[in-house]
Amino acid sequence: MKQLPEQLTKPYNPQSVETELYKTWEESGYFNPDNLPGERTESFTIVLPPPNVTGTLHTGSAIMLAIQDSIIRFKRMRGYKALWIPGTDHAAIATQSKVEKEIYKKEGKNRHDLGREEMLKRINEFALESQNTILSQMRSIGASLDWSRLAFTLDEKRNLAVRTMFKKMYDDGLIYRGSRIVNWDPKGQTTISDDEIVSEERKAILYTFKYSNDFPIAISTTRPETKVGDTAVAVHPEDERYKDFIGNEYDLEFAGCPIHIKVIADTAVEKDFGTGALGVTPAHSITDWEMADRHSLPRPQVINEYAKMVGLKNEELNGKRVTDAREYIVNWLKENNLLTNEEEITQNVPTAERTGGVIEPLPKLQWFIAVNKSFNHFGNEITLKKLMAAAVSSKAINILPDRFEKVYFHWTENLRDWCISRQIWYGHRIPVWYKEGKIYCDINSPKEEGWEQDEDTLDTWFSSGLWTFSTLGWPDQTKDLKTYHPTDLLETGHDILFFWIARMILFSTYALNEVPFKQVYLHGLVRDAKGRKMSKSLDNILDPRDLSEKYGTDALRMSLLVGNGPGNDLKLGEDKIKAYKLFANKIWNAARFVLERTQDFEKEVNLIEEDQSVYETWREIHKDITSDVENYRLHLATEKIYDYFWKVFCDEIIETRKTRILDDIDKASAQTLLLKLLREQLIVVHPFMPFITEELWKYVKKDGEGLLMITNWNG
RNA sequence: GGGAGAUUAGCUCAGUUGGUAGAGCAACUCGUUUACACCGAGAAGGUCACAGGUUCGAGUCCUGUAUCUCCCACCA
Repeated sequence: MKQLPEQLTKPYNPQSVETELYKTWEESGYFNPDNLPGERTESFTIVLPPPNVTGTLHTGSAIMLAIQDSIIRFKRMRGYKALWIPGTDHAAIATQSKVEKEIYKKEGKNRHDLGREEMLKRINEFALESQNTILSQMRSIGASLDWSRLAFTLDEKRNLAVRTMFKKMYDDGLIYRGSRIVNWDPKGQTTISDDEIVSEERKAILYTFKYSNDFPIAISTTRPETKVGDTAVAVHPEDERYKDFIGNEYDLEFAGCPIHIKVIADTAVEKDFGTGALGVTPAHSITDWEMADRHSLPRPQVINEYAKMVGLKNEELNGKRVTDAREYIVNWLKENNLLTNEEEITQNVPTAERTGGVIEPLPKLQWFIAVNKSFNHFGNEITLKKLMAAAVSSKAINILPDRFEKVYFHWTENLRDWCISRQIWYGHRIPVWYKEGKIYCDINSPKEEGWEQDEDTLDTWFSSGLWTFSTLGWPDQTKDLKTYHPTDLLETGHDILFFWIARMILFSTYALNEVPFKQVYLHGLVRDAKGRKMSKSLDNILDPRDLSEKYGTDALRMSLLVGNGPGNDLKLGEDKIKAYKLFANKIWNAARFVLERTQDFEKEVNLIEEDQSVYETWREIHKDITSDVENYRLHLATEKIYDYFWKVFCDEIIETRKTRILDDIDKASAQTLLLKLLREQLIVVHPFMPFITEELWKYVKKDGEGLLMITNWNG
């Protein structure tokens, strides 16, 4: 046995070893599976959900890194070609608005002052500069990512993948351009998809009135200003009160604007709400748009992109903001004695997730992905929606916890065509060109002069949806793609099940005819010790960088893993992290002690019966732990490790062997046992607490053995 | 309106296929002779939300109820 080194005479100090150890790992080249030693036939791949390029590490990213790193390290030690691909996301709207705000603050200029080219240059500079922050923070958590394969959702390779996918879907008739009602965010000046909407509960006044004295039916609405765009009044077909009016048409004057109203019957109308009659505004309500489809109604637009009134006969109204127009019309109703009731109600107002702007539904010419359209998919007629559902119902993809499968099916069933065009500059530009009414879609721009490219960019989820295979080289048929796709595990928070996971399934099954991943593991959100969401306004945010500095990265990682089952939210208080700092301390001291008592150790001997039985018990637990990790039960594996190391190994085994070594009673067997157990436990603890275990491994490894990170995890 | 989850010790939570209720933290007692800016030993603490049911046996499976949380949805 080696002399006890200087380092081991002191308490464990994470700061002094972590940076150096990470450097050793990175320089070893083992993060790249191509460099791993030994015969490795099976691959195991995880793609990292790319964090926003301009972001910083938060507890959510820390939990994701801790889980994925533990699993990839385990697989690496189990003999797999273990690949974990890093990357960052350009996060279109989020990044652009962040840079816009900053420029406006500093220079008082908006994006139109700068122009598209200059603005993009500035955003790119900012993004790349910002990227290093998040990458180095990922390193500090110990993440064993293969940096040689680093990708960015907006780099050239990914752009080629995006253009290729767009062209393929366009040719298959799955991407189309259409004038339809979309969710318009007047604040962000762009369309957004259904999933980017969050409804906010707000108080509103429900007004009940008649358009004019010439009209027989009273209607109720919270948005009187939209009524100048009405083309029908809808009632329930079985509503006795209105039966006789169905089919009638009226020419009326409403707030100085001529309107033509047809009374229609539609089952979408709720008899018991308001007056049971609904003013139909096809251009500014999604429900009404669909009703207009069913009844062939005209759809005049009366609100524009800036949420102002347009196109009206009454010039006083034109140009007014919707809120002002509402006041104007309510006053007009009162003056003309048409308003019969005002009632305060709470309603869900749709707002844009990113900007908080109130969504204004508008008819616009946009690009869509047709999810309900049948097409020929490798010889079968199928729709994208069915393809998405089949990937999960066939068990080709398994979701953990499985209750999310139900949520997934429900979502795919109710999916509508996905609006993919965005009126912002930062993102993948739509590969479509126009000239004299003609449309040209291809991977590259047309050679002739005079073609103008579509101004819009693609929804950011279009590019992240290709992530599992665009990172592996697609559309080229690369060796990586053959070796590592489908990936094995997709681990992320359950909040992006629809946004991201569903879209990856869509693109991968569509283009490659294979699932993007076999297993989905959804972790919960991190909350504070009282169970509240972490937010700036509550000032209860725990910064993983501070925690890792204060308690050591290993302690932080353990606190994020123990007791954190899939799908459940995790309450994290500093006490918990502190407890695992003590655990790290315990490991350190136990190792010191074992090494001290075995300094005169020469070679392994056969264990006496008593020691052998202790060892066999450990092997049983070892087997359990292995199976827990293999089945993604990290919360159980880590707990067992903690419990065995502390309660069994330290409190019982070391305590009882201590005296035997001093008194020289079957000393060699006791020493052999302690060393064996210490070594094997370091191996098992390593995926979860990589730093302290790698550091200690230096003192217990045998001649010829390398880094702990590539040491074989048996059994 | 629809769906999902949670409810176990004072607090935070485990409990994998049904087989005598577990851990950490806190509180209590004792001890610390050199692995431990701390550690060890011991004791205490639970009608497993409630009510039914299935079973030889239920924290675990089924039905219902209550409370809390989350997601989805076009009652204007």
